[in-house]
Amino acid sequence: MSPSRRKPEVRPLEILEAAFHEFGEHGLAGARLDDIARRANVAKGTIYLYFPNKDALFREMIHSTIIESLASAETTMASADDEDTEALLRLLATRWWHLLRTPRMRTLLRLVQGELHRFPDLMAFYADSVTARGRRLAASIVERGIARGEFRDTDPVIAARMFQGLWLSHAMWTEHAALFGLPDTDDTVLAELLDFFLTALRRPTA
Amino acid sequence: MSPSRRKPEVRPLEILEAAFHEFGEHGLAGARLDDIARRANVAKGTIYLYFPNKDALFREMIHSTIIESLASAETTMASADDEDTEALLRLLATRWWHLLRTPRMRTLLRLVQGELHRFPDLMAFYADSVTARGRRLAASIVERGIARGEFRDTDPVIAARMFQGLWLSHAMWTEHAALFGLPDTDDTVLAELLDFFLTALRRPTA
DNA sequence: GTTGTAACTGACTGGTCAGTCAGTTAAAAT
DNA sequence: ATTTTAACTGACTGACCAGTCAGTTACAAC
Repeated sequence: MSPSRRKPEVRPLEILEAAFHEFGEHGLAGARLDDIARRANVAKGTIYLYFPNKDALFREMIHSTIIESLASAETTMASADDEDTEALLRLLATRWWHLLRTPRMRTLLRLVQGELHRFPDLMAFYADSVTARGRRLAASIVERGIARGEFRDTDPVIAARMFQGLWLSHAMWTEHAALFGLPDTDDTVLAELLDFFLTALRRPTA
Repeated sequence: MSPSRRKPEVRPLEILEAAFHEFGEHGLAGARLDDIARRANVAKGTIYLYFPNKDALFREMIHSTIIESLASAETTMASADDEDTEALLRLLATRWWHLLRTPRMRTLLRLVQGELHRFPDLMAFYADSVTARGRRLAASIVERGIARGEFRDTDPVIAARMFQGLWLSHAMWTEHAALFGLPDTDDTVLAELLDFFLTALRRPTA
């Protein structure tokens, strides 16, 4: 095929996008560069103009996907500074729920779990920029609720971790909802999560 | 090397054990049969006396690991039928916590997450025999607590799911405890989990 | 002992795939 | 128009590895 009229520097992005699909489907070792190339409408050699080898491509793909998901989280999470902290938490929780169940996020999570233990620096980057950041945000809201007397007096960071664990695990399960005994509609799951989490957080009925 | 004096039918087990290590470390596509053979002190050909191909070996390995973990769960969970349901739950939770953080369980969980989506029948088997079974057990305890008036009146199955999500996610995180901002000792994490979960479950202070 | 046989070996094969590079082409520079 | 540049191509290579099989060895049967 004749070289497609080159677009300036979108090439690497197209390749990364294709890499995301193939690595996401088959894992690092299972994915083939020929398939990535084909999906990106590019010859295999072109990949090597932008990435030194398969591992590096994988790394860059993960890295950029994390960056991207951070950006999308940032725009999604822009908080309406409501009066009611519970409402604020519900808002955050709902948006997080939808974000986590994005195909993109699902794939990222699977790769983080399944492949990232061989890339400790990437794991650290993920833990720091995604998990820790999210936890801080959640903790700050919990803290606000405590300060205003809406929530029970607990460690906000611990509560935030519980929140993440609950949301994360259930989001993973929704991919096989029937198998794992989840309700039919994902909104019901969210409602259950919120109900449970808020019960743990609210002050005992005085 | 001369053929090691053959033991009767432990061979497949040795091979499965070696397969567990290699697949656990490198994934299905990344693991090499030569390495599995070497680890099992066996020539590569021997593997093919017991398993038709790599995929089948992987399947069998997963299958037998699930079976094995069920057995170990069963012996571990044999419930002391305490008076106090909370104590019973604490006992179950503690044992579950230790079980989940076993290297063997960790690896199994990673493989389930990372590779099993291409083996739907195995995923179903896992979901059914491990997840669902555990959930039923937890739910039955919660139900007992509700019946005896110790716990708040909630759906026991939902509570059991929350329990699993909490324990599972935190167990995964403990593998990189520092990265994910967990306390230094895993026992502290367990205490936090129990504290949070039981707070959600106990009746509001009357 | 001798024979039978099933477990086991490991060199070999054929296919696959990461990575290379000499050549081609679109577009910018002059 | 012509030259220069750099993006791009895809056939090729060499390594690697799943799977094979002719031959070997430990043990059992007699």
